[in-house]
Amino acid sequence: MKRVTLLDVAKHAGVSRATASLVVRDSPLVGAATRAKVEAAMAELGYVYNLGAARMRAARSRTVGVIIPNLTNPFFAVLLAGIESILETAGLAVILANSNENAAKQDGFVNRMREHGVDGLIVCPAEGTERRFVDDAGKWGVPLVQTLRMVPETASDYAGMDPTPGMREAVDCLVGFGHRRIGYVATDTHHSARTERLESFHTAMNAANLAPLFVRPLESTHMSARMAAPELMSRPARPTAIICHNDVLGLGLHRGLCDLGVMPGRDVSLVGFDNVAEADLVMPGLASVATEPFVVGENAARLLLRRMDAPDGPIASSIEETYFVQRGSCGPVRMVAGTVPA
Amino acid sequence: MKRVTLLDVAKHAGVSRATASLVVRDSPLVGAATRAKVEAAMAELGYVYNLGAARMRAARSRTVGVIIPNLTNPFFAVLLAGIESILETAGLAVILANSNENAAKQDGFVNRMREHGVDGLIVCPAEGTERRFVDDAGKWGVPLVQTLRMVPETASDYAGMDPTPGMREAVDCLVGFGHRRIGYVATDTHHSARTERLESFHTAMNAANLAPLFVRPLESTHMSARMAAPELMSRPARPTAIICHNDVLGLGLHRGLCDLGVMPGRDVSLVGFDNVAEADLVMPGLASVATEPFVVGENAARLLLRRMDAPDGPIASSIEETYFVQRGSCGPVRMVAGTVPA
DNA sequence: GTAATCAATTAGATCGATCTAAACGCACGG
DNA sequence: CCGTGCGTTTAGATCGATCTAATTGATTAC
Repeated sequence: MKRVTLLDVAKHAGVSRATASLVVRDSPLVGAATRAKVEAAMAELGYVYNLGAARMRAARSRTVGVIIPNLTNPFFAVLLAGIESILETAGLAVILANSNENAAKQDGFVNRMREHGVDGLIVCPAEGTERRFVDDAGKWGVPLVQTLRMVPETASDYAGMDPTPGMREAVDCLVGFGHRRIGYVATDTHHSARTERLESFHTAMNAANLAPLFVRPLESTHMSARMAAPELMSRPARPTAIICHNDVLGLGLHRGLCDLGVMPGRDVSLVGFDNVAEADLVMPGLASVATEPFVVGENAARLLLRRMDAPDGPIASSIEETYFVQRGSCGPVRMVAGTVPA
Repeated sequence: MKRVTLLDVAKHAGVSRATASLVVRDSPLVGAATRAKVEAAMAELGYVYNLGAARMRAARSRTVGVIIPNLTNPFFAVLLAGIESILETAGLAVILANSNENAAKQDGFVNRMREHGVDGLIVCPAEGTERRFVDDAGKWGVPLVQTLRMVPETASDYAGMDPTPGMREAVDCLVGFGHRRIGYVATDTHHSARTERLESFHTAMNAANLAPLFVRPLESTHMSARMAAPELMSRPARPTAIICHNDVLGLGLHRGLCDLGVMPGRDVSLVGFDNVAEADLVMPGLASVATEPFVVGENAARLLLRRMDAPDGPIASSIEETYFVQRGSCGPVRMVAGTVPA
């Protein structure tokens, strides 16, 4: 009951080990007749290719490491699905790790992946990832693609998105509805995606000759946003519209406002970010800036494939556009002075 | 600029290759002084363990294959997160594959994983997976754990959930509210989870001396459920309550009812399944049977670890309890005869 | 003082593939 | 008839770890 090896196959087919090896790699060197013989033998013996042994001589493992900061966030799950779909068709296996926004853990994963001899790495860097992280990958010669977030002052391939157009459309829509007092809810984790979206907010507001009413960081959970609703609505300068860094916050706040009897779209306008499926399910629908994480994942995988092909090619990046999806949560401003019902 | 090998480390530390090998595996055989010397050498040279080479002699790869039917469904994403969290702490890498409910693709993945020499396999079988799939794994000697779904007439370790108690509580709650005409919305994919939940529904209804009003299969998307609302509410025998196979359907239907002006909890009672985070965000909240996919994932991983430890141990399974979470979408029956507004 | 016990270390074979470089069979031209 | 070239095939070394079985040196037993 031993494992079937290439040598067994070769013997059974009456050829040498080397020839059998050429067959499994479908080299053009082998003759059609021999190829058929060997393939028959493989089928008959139930041969299974041993990638571990192969990887030892050849320097490829047909394996790619993927590190995600938070799997339970559907946004990242979809990103992962996009990555997986492309790598799968390229015949590469995905080794997955969940950093949980922990940079130290992330370092550990990279080491583990180096031990596994991955051919490349796709990383959405955890909060607080240092420059060294990216530099090291370069030093080690592991192709690296960053996605959705980019460690500051680093140079690597990058697949991300540009929040600017979507944010611009969102602000324009609000301004068109007469809103002037517009607040922003950010995450409390600091990474390039946070900065990017916040900056695009400032830019869009500037363009409309408005100053942000406030920027409020919150833990990125439904609950924290829901709980923050009373505080946001009882500020001395009450916002007439709020834009949120993502739909987790947007949906949480949506519910928090409803709890207060403040109706999104009528009493206050609300915009989320990412356009998750659930944004269309709440009543009224949550307007949101669409970001297509699946496509971004696909782009990241494609960038990696290109890099693996040409390790010394020029650094590339792919930036997906965003666009605003208007729904019931945005409406004309209504001048209702006063406070929130207790 | 060559790779640093164990031999390099050994030379640098003034010991033999074998001793260095013992150090990396922290064998109790090496003396403290030598261990320190070798570890210093490893750090100095930047040594990276080569798992591929190790796996060739030893018969372990520190790698586990995980096959999920649909990554974009947050329910499975959370399951995956649970699996990953346990395997990660056990020092095992996860090789991920997304079968997309395609049994043929799933076969391909298993082959690829065998080539990678995985130490074990956790699979949530795609719709239409055959008995052979499980039998083969046994024949090949690959430890296999099925999770959430179980291929009929197969024997393997299994981590799942028991819908019965949650379903019983849900039906009891509805009956307590006076409901008699209770319908069920199922998925249109056929697998054990579908059957299990549907059967638990029948059982609970039986226990309450009721017959199901209908069982309606729907594609498991928000949109299909949303679109089906008019049809469900315009049946000759109009349901006063509906239970859904999962929250994707539950939330979609919730919105579909709202679209019709039919208020969940007042005009018709609605129960979902899985208790996803969003169930608490819609208004009124979607009552749901909680199923804790993260825990099920953890259980699956633990079962696999146990199996890898004792390949010939008795077959085990772990069944997580479910429980009903009541929210605004369930309320007392109101005898409003008549049809639905167009 | 020699044998037995024990912990620590090591040489050399080995896992299953790929690589290099050589060899083979055969056709063709000189 | 021999050398050349081409398309196939192959022997043997090699990748980097682990395994087995043997060796070393120190300690203890008698």
